[in-house]
Amino acid sequence: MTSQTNTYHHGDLRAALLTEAANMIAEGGTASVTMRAIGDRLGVSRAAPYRHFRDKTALLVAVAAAGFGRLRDRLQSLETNAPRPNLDRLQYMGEEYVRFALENPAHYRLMYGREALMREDVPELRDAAIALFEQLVTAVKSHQRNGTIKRQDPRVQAYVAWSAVHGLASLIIEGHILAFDDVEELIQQTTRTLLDGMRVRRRGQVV
Amino acid sequence: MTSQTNTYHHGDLRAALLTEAANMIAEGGTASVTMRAIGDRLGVSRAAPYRHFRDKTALLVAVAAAGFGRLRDRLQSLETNAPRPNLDRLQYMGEEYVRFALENPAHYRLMYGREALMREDVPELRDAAIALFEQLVTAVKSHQRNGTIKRQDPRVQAYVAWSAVHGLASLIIEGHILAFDDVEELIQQTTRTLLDGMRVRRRGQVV
DNA sequence: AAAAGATGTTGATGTTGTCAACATGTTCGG
DNA sequence: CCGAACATGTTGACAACATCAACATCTTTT
Repeated sequence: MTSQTNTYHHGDLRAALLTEAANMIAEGGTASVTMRAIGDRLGVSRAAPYRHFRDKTALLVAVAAAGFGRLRDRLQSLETNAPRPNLDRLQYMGEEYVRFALENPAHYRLMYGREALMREDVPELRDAAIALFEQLVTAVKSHQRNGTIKRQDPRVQAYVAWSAVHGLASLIIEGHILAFDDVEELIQQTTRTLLDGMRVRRRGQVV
Repeated sequence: MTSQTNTYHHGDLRAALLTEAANMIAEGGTASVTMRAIGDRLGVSRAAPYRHFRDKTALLVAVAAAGFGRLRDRLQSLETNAPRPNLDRLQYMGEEYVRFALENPAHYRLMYGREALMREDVPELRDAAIALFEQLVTAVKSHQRNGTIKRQDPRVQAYVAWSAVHGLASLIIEGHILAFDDVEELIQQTTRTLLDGMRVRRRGQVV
């Protein structure tokens, strides 16, 4: 019973901190996460988390990184299950990306709100974001092989696509998109416009 | 001399607070702005700002709103001076938008980092952002009249364009774009791809 | 079983935003 | 021209917060 019923003092405080912090973020935003509050909710003192994370920032970084992981898994399962024809895979990925953000606004904000999370000594976040990006690059290359999009530097195209979906998600979450009950339509317009721009033109001009 | 040499106690503390806060943000990020620090820099006590702003958030909201104003002015002067043919105006606007963000990263972050600025009672920020958006809508309509882009709901197209440039700016600022010394190329690729997606196809398919 | 290490607690400290009470400069009605 | 009303700024105090040091307790190792 080294790792199973490890009812040491608390059980597995580290894991509990991660999930509870995520819960609090979803309920009351990142600002509602204080060492005292999270300690109370877990029946633990305010200083207990310091045995598992260097400081509060390190805890939030870990939560944000886990968010990137969850997003990546979700997009991955999309690839695996392939509920749509291969041709539109990239567009469907983009749509799903935005949906994830809208379902977890506070968490998504934390993932990209780097200011409070600036910590070069904790590469966890950066690594998780890179993993997500590499997944996107793979999808772009796949489309290039299909001949559906231009054959440019796949990383550049991936950055462009990432920019579009991240920008849309961010604008919606921050409340800048007004007077649109049909957000779904906006999502599709964005991903379609993006893909149209990346698509191979019928008359030359491969750029 | 009611509003000119108004050397009351400080002069014009309200304006001084706005510019000094912006300076501090540029120098050390928004986190470096504390009531005590800004008071010290202006030779004023820590509570003095409360005579001009309800609280710290209100001050930051005003600074953020001013940022939207500056950005709008910058894009506006671009329209006025028209250094490029009419056809590419929208693309040039997009490029300039991203450049502004890269030149003022901390300020740009504050403008869109709504979480700390959630204040429904201060519509200043929202209004400033809307003014910027309306400017973009105008440019889109102009392009539609030229026949260079599809005739869809101009607001939808404006949102799509805004998403692309905001997303790119955000990703670069937050350090997610790696291994690209030539950021300028990425900016142009993004805006071009976007416009290509919005452009009228030569062979039917107006969607 | 004793030592060593891991994990959690409590008290204290420095920083912060904010408020209340007070002080001072400005304007304006008489 | 004087004092009331107001605008503006200061100081002291307070609560919340992140964090640390000293201590306590539980687990593992030898």
